[in-house]
Amino acid sequence: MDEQARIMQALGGVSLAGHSVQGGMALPPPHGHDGTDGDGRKQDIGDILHQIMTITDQSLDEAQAKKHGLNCHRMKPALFSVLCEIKEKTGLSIRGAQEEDPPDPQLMRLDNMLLAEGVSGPEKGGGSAAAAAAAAAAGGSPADNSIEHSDYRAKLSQIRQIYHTELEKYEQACNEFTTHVMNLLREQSRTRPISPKEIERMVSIIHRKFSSIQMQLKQSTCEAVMILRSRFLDARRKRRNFSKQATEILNEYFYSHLSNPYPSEEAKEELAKKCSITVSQVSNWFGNKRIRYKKNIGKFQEEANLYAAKTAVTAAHAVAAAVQNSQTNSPTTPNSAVIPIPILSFLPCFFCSPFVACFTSITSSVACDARMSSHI
DNA sequence: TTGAATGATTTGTG
DNA sequence: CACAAATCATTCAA
Repeated sequence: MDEQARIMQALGGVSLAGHSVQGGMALPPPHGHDGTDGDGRKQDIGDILHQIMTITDQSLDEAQAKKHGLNCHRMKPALFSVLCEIKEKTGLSIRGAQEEDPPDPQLMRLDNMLLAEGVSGPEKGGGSAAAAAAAAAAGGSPADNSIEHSDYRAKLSQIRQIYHTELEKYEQACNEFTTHVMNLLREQSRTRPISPKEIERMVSIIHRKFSSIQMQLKQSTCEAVMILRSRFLDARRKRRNFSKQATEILNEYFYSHLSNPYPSEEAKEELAKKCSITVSQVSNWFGNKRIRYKKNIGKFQEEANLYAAKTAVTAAHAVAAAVQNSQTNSPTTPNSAVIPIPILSFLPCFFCSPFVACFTSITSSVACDARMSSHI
């Protein structure tokens, strides 16, 4: 009886005095009691809420004093251990729910791409390998390549710089925030039960939040690189005239092999190397040149003579050098004249072949005849 | 702005 | 597959 009353009092805070208990059967409490209890609780909650709401109005000293008072309360250790126990029981379920998730495949993809593009990895001297390959395939003169290449590289390094600055900023902010939260939790752990594991959990939550921000950064960096690359590739698609030197080399070959202007695969490779263009560009050039030459030989007459003369001069120089050489070796040999090499001394079989019949313009026929006769 | 020049692409053929 | 021929697309000088 006494025990029950004590418990009831402790729970409800209401005295049982005046209640009659008969034959072990408790009579239902009068209606008025319920209402009185409810009002009391509401009053208590209201008080607590009021205290919470006005807590910010308190001065720091006042709050510190209250905290100190709480810490020094004689019941504090006992209450603290009870709270720890309760927390331990409820904490398990929370901990069970929190699992280490595997690395995000999307994040891995982004990381890989940034690494491949040379954004996240170590600084590469020549920019990304992709850029170098694209530049190599772009054709044109080496100077043009280097201009495009350096442009791409400059833009990429800009992106790289922004990426790293932002990443560092986020990391710093994350660390600062984590430290701040950890300190706060450690401080609070003196007045309320916070296990180190919970702090760890909180840290990992913060890290997850920040890594999601980092992912956004990585994503936008990837987008920027993609845009840059697409622009670069578009620029590559634009036609660029070959350099004067390259055209010179190709024309020299063409006119000195006018009888059979079909360079072998090896010759094409050689020319491509000399001109800093691709083999297929060499093929294109010869394809275009052959058809355009055949269509209008008259128009190319001047050019043909020019390159033939050039070839002749080169050959003459070679001969002169040889002669000079032989003279050095045998000074008694008389100084022979430079052997004259007739212009267009080759047989232009290619445009005299059957298919040239399709181009029976008088001009070309005359030109062909003239050439043939000059050869004869 | 225009037209020639020119590199690239497409289509057809042997 | 290499090539011819036609055509497209871009560059460049006047």
